[in-house]
Amino acid sequence: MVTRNFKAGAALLKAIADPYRLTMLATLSASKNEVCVCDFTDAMPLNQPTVSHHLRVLREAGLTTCVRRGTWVYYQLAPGARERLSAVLAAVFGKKLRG
Amino acid sequence: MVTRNFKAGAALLKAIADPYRLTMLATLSASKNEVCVCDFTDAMPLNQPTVSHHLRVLREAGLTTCVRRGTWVYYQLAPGARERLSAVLAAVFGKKLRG
DNA sequence: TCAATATATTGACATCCTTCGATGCAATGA
DNA sequence: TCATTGCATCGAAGGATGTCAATATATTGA
Repeated sequence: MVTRNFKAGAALLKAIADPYRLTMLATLSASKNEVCVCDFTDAMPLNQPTVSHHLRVLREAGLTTCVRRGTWVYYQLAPGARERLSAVLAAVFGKKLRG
Repeated sequence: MVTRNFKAGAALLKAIADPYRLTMLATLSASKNEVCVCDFTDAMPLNQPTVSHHLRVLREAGLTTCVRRGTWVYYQLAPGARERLSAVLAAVFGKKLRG
């Protein structure tokens, strides 16, 4: 029986276990530049406070960073975001295969 | 803006986004043999119905299989469980790096 | 058929999560 | 200073989730 503590890993996974938050991460990962909050509110079927909530969950998990520039706030993938998530899977399933 | 539908991927992640379910997966992944339900109930600070509930979540997500042998039920990692999870990360973050 | 054991299911409760309207705050421009 | 715009926060409603006691189901053995 494995006794390692997976509390932090579970919290990180919970932070991304939502279709809209996965969409946000994929968008940030695919875009060379930062993405404005308004881009999300325009493109997603969610009201602005809900978009703000999902972005906050990702930010508080350390998966994104944000910068205000004028009236706009731009979000970016945090460095190592993908690696931190892969590390959780690696800790659960043993050393990495090829993906 | 990425428009891919991440509903299934989010559901899969949600199925594992719990410390006890990660412990269960890690145990199944580490053990060469199957693991009896009673092993989980003995080793985890959860009552038997709660263990059964978590095992059901993993089973209904297709991440585990189970076999009854006599009075006991033995759980195993489902084939491709890890690959399915890695594929979600790959779909979100782009093609795989090395893990 | 009956008792005992292992597991699953049900029902209930508390807590957390998602969503939204209303409101607040920050920055810009007139 | 004031109106406007972009974003964050608050508070509330409804649904989902984790947990457990009680109960049901299945298998074994007597």
